[in-house]
Amino acid sequence: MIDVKLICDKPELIKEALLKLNSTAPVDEIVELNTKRRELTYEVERLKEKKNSTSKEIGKMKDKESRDKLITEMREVGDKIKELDEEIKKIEEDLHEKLLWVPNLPHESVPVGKGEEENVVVKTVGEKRIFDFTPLPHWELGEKLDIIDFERGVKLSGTRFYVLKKAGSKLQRALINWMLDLHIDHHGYTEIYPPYMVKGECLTGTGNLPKFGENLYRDAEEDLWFIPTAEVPVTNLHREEILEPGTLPLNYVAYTACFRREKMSAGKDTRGIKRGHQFDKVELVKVVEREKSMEELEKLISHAEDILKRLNLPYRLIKMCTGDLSFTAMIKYDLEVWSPGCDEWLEVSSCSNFGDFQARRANIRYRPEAKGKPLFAHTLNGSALALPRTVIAIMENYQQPDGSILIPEVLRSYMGGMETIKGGI
RNA sequence: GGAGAGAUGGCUGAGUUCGGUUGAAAGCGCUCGACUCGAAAUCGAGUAAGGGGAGUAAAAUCUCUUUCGUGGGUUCAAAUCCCACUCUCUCCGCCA
Repeated sequence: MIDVKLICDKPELIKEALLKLNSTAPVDEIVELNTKRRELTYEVERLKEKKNSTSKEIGKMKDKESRDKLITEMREVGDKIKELDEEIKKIEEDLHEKLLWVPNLPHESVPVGKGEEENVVVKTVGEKRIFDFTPLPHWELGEKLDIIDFERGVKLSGTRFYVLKKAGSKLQRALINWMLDLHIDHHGYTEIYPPYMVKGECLTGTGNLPKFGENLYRDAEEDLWFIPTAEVPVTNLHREEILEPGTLPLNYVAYTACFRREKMSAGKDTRGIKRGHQFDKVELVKVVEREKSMEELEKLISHAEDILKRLNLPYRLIKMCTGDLSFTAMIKYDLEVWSPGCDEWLEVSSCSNFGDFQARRANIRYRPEAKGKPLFAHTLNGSALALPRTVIAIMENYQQPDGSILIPEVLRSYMGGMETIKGGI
């Protein structure tokens, strides 16, 4: 959510920015509603002031006649207040609803562009491996080695589900533990194990609702939703809180399963384990002071990159242009790992600075100094990394001519010393 | 799931019988001052928060409003009365 005051102060500037985002948010209506809101608030507060002070006087009065007269008078004032309060409430709800649909404004450094094609490749790190045989896609490797079972996944749960087994599941488990340990021990993050189901207000807080409800799974009877990413519960840890001086920055790392309907990507990436309805992810979340968020973003990206570097996988860093920016992000970078079997770059991480967009929705504030006025914090997050795609990258990049897969050195101790994944293990 | 108890400021905890002088006793904590070479102890003063508006370069400051779990109701007036809900605790049942 962006600041109403900002919208009302500089509506033209906002409109211009929204144009770059291909957004049609109703700026004029918002300005109008807010003006009305302020007028009515002023009016009703004058009336309340009168009623409050008069009521106190009534309590002290002895003369019945003038007392009754005032009571009658205040009864009318009370009715008027009720009427105005209702009107204000309606306006506020309307205004709030409209604001929830306004996307975040892009940071000044974000390149202007219409869509994906205009994203900027910031850098490419590592060399693509030269194969002296044709590298296989992970779905073929996985079936040959009997470490991914697609058929039975579909039998259990339908399309976009699969079963990992043997060294396949062990590899994923090793990655999770290794990544968590790395972030905790070397990057200074605090581990969180959050609920996988949250209330709707959490999703509104992070910006997944109301706009992206169709991409989420939910309980049929209660207001409980499956998380599409750990970002949701972890960012919401501090919803409705005012953080005391000295608490920030907060650096969290969380491993969770993630659940997505993939309605917006229907028909896309149906092969392999690239895009499932359920997948695992290790996620980094930061809550920081507002002046610090851009430098924290750099750190965040470097922490995600560190995983790829240590796994020795070729990757590239992409800066998203305005047309490809997500609804909530002020600035966003993707990390893409090279996958020789699929023959494409796979997005394994998305690192965003949300500015105070989420903090406003979730009401996450901090006190810059003792007794100071609370300010909205800045929130950031990035995957580090998404598991299935990292598994894909390892399988495809480390495959051998005989179809076996070499295990990256950093993971071996997490796999009981295993060095190669061969059939039958 | 059944029965009962509870939810008040940074914390502990009164107030709810009989609605007004209670934005809230008392204590703890914290801040400032006195005493002291300094500290402790003691004494004195101050100390809830959110939002809006005025003001300022920014503060200071002034002012209105809301808040005693949440939402509604009664009333001129609600921490206090009524209704619904949420959460916490205890006991029973069930369970990984």
